[in-house]
Amino acid sequence: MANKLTRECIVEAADRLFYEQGFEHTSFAQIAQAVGISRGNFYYHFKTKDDILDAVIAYRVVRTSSMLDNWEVQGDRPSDRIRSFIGILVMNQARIKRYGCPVGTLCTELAKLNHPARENANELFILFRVWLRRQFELLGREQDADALAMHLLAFSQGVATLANAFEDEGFIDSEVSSLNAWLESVERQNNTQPEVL
Amino acid sequence: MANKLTRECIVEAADRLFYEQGFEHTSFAQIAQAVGISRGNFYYHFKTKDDILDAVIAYRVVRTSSMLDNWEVQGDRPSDRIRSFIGILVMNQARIKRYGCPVGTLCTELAKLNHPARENANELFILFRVWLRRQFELLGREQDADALAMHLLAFSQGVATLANAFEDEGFIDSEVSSLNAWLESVERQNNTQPEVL
DNA sequence: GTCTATATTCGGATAGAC
DNA sequence: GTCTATCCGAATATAGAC
Repeated sequence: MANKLTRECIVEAADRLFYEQGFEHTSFAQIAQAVGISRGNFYYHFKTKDDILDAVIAYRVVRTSSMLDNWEVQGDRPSDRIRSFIGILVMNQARIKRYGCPVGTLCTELAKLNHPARENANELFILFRVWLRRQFELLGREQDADALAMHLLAFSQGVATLANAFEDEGFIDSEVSSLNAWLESVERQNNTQPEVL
Repeated sequence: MANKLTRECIVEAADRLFYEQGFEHTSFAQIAQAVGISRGNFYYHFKTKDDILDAVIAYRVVRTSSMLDNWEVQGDRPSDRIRSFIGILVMNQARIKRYGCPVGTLCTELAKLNHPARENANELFILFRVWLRRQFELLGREQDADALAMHLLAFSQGVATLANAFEDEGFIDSEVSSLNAWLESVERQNNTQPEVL
């Protein structure tokens, strides 16, 4: 029905604008204009701005989950799947350069605002954390799988933050090479002594 | 003179509030209340909100520069100085957990806002980058000093972002250990093959 | 230099016609 | 389900007295 379509359009437009401009900096007028509806119509679909944020986060959770599921199906070995994760830095490098990481920047903003939806947004981080942890477990690193997952997540975040600040795509490429080398060393050193960093 | 003192109080209060709440989310009323002056008085010292932002950034540049100078004087070996940098993650872990990295979160916000002061804020990152690069050069890594500096900077950023999102101080401790081990491996592998990650 | 109004703009939210 | 018109509060900024 048309109802569902409009609602979906609002969520998609808000998703994009929240990413590009930040949540607080994005106004209803901008979202309405992007969708091509009036501001008044807005409140038929969402009561408050926070409701739209909740919908956007839920939307991202669904999309992220399905992306992770796809990686799970497509990658035979856990190391291939982890490489899929690392690959999004390269695939999205132009957008990361301009707007940073969608997950990291949203969580950072909501933390500053002390916003009630903060915990919901963190769920996005947790999706990656749990997924990566399982891959490292399958790789034979049961003891430190969570630490490795957080390590990889942290480094990806930092690369996105600096690529955004310095507007440097080449930096992403070189750090991804470094990350892939690190992953190989984790595989190699499996069941021997833990690698450095 | 009292003039200078009031202005300085405004800058210090704004510095703190911008860090804790973000630039856009912080209002004049809050700053005025923190300083203990009226909103009207405000405009005697600063014409616009952007002027305060400029002043805050300039203030941070001065403080950061002097901090880096101190590390330079206090640390005999370049590795000791780099350890001073890594140490701020531990020293400020409570604040990082609550508010993230002051430099990273400001640059991220101004990038989203596409704010003219963005380049000024990036200067803070550049201060660290250039300083770290010199330390790695002194460590004998002339070839990849800048890459190592960016690598360390990126990882620190990521640790701060995740510590903030997950509100986990213990994570900072464990990643700092990892960072120090990495630094030792950089020293060890000096003039041999480059280390992994 | 600091204050108390006050002007102005903007964004979130509501009411009610169609 | 979508629109126009409007209210309301908040925040930047100004004017002018003290």
